[in-house]
Amino acid sequence: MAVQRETTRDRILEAAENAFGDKGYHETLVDDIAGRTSLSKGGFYFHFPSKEDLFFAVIDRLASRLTRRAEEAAGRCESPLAGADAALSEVLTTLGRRRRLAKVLLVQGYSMGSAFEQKRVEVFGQFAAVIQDGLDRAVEAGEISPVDTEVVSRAWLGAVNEVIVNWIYRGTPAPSDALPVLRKVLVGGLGRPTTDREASNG
Amino acid sequence: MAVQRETTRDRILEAAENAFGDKGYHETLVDDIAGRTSLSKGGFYFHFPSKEDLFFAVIDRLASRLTRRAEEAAGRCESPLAGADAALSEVLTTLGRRRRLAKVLLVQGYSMGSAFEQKRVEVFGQFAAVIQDGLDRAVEAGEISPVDTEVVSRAWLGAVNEVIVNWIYRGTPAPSDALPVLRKVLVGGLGRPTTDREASNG
DNA sequence: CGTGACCGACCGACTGGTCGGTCGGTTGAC
DNA sequence: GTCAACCGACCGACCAGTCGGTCGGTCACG
Repeated sequence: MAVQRETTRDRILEAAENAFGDKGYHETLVDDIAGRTSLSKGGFYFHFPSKEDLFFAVIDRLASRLTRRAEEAAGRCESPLAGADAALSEVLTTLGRRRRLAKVLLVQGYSMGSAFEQKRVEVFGQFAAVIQDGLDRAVEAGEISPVDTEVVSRAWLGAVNEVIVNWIYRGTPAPSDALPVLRKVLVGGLGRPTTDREASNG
Repeated sequence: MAVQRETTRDRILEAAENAFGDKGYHETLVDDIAGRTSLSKGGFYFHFPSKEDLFFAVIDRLASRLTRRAEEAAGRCESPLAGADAALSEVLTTLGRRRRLAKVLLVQGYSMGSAFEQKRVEVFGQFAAVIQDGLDRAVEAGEISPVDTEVVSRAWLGAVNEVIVNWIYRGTPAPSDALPVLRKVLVGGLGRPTTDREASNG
C-alpha cells in the first residue's frame, strides 16, 4: 500500500532529523539512521537514493515548516512592521523550543561541506525574504524611514541566528529571555519616518 | 636551525588557510596541504601531530589576529561607544577584504563536526567579549541607556556574521557597502540615556 | 477455493575506494 | 657521526553504496 511507503519515509526523515542534529552529517552513519528506523541499510536505500538526498530532504522539511510559521505569524498582524516583528519572534521562539532541530537547520548543514552551499543560500534566502518583505512594506506604508532592507533583513536574520546558535552551544541565554531585548534593539534600530512629528507612544 | 622550523610551520599554516578556505575540513586532504607546501605527507606530520590540530591552529591564528585588530581599533577611539562601533567596522572591513580567510573563520569550522563546538564557543566568545566590553563601558559612561549587553553584543556579532557569510556565498552586497547601513541600524538600536540632555562630545 | 506468477518492501553480507596516519629510510648541515 | 628535517610507500580502519536474496501479500484464472 502506498500509505505504508509514505509512513516509512516519514519515519526515516524523523530519525534522520534527530541523528543529524546530534552528530552532524559525517558523524552520522547511514547505519545509524537505519538502526533508529529498525530498517536495514538496504531498506533505507529503497527509500532514498543517497545520504546526501536524505540530508537535503530533512533541511527542506524543516525550513519550509519554519517559513510557513513565520509567514502565518506575519499575516496575523495589522501593520507590516508588526508583521516583521512577529516573524522574528516566531522564529526565535519556535527554534528556542527545539534545540536539535535548530541545530540541524542552523549548524549541521555546514558539516556537509561544499554540497551545502547552494542549499544554505536558498534556505537563508527564504528566511531573509520574509523579513525583507515585511520591512519593504513597512517603508512603503510610511511606518519607518527608507533603508536598505536587504542589509537590514540580513542583520536581523544574523542576530536571531547568533542568539540561537549561542544558546545551542552554551545553553544560555534562553531565546525566550533574549527575545524582548532583541526586538527592542532591532526594531528600535529602524528610523521613524521623516514626517518628524514625534508620535507619543509609550 | 630553529628559525627554519618556524618558517616551515608558517608555510604550512598559510597553505592550510587557503586549502581549508576553499574546500572545508573533510574535503581538504592532508596530501593537498603537503602538496601546496612542497612537502611530503611525512614532512607535514613532522610539524603537526594531526590534521585536527592543524585546523585548530589555523583558526586560532586567524581569530587572534582579528581580535587584536578589533581591540586596537576600539582602543584608538575616545569613547566606549565609538570603540564598539569601530571594532564592528574593523571586523567587517577586514573580513570583507579576504574572502577565503573569512570563510575559514565563519563557515568552514562547522565542516569539522562536533570537535569544533568548543572552539566555536571560544572564538565567537572572544569576538562577542570585545563588543560587550565596549557596550558595558558605554553604559557605565552614560553614553547609552542600560541594556542586556550580552544579548546585544551577540546580536551585533550575528548581524556582522550574516552579512559576511551572505557575501561569501553570493558575492553581494559587499561588506563595505553594507557597513554604513549596519552601523546605523545597530548603533541606532541602542537607546539614548535617560538623562535626556543630548551630550555633545565630539 | 487453490495455486502460482508477480511485486513491493526489506535484508545484510560484501565491495571498493578513500585517506589519516606510520615508519624505515635518506639527506645535509654542523 | 649525529640529528633534525624530510621522504613516500604502505597500512588498515572506515563507510557509502550494491546486490542477490527473502518473504508476505494479492490478483488473475480455472
